[in-house]
Amino acid sequence: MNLQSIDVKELLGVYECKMDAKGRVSVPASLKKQLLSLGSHGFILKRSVFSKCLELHTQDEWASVTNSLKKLNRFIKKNNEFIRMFHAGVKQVEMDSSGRILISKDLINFANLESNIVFSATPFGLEIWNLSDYEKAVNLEDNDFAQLTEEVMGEKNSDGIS
Amino acid sequence: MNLQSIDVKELLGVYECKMDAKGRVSVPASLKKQLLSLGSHGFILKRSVFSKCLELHTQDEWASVTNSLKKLNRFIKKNNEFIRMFHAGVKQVEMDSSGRILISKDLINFANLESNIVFSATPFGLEIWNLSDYEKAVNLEDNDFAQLTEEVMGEKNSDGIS
DNA sequence: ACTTTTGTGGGTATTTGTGGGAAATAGTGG
DNA sequence: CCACTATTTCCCACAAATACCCACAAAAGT
Repeated sequence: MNLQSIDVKELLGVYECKMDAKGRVSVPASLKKQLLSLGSHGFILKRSVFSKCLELHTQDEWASVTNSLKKLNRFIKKNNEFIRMFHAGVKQVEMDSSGRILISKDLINFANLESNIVFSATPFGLEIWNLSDYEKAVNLEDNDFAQLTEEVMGEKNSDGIS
Repeated sequence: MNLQSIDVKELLGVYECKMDAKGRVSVPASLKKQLLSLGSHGFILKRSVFSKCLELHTQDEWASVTNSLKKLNRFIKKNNEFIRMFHAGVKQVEMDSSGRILISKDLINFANLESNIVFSATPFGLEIWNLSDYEKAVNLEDNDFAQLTEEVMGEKNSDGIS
């Protein structure tokens, strides 16, 4: 499987990999190629808002988010709170010479990361999880996925999809 | 992670760091580089309007704020009061030779700063928080982010955007 | 089976963070 | 006005964290 030439619009795939004692995570080759084809060596790593996991964004992606946020009126309290929460734990990261990213202590702590971690690419972005937390989060016994699917994708909510 | 060459238009990143007994805070290296690339060694430190935290502004930034304030009609009482309150606790600060800024007692007191503090850079500016207050401020359990997002980014408030 | 790519670990030089002491300045009381 | 004390500023030194480098193991491709 040679992905060198594949050009992607969106990241795809779930990958297990390891974080070393220094907090370095080597991005799986397939993901790395996808990321690089998205054009950027520098990334934004941040806390996820709703889960104890991290999100990785390309700089372009982030720049476009920032652009719309800048239009908000900063003299409104709620806008301030929103912006602050949205930016919780934001860090700029780059891949090192061997294609690893360094995750800072506070983010490791936030997402409860240990040696075994998971990269999960979705249309919403790339998430980084502790392996066992990820397993729990997608475990059918703990979550009624069928019901969730109905609630999210079912008829009466079809207009709720953005 | 080498940020030496990164040129930023606005500050980005959230960093934990320490304040020593003298009230000195060493600006995290990544932020320091961003600040210097914005061209300025001297800054404006002030109380935040909406939260118990401080704001750090570059001189350019502050000049543009001052500019818009000057457009207010000074013969309206409320404008006078606003301007006075807005300037409460404004201080000029500079980085010392080892890249630290000194925070005055009254500002430490206002923002309830202790040993562990947080720099939070957003498109709205750079905030300085007591670590535990920051965590409360961005904690989902205390804040309904979904509702907040709707209020801030949702249709009906789109006219609140400047 | 051999070559190439990918993943992992660790050592070292450099940068960064932190603390504390001396010098300078400001504040206070006689 | 002067001596004395307290505070702030400046400077240096050490400790800790990080970036950079290289080397090898493991896996994948040929």
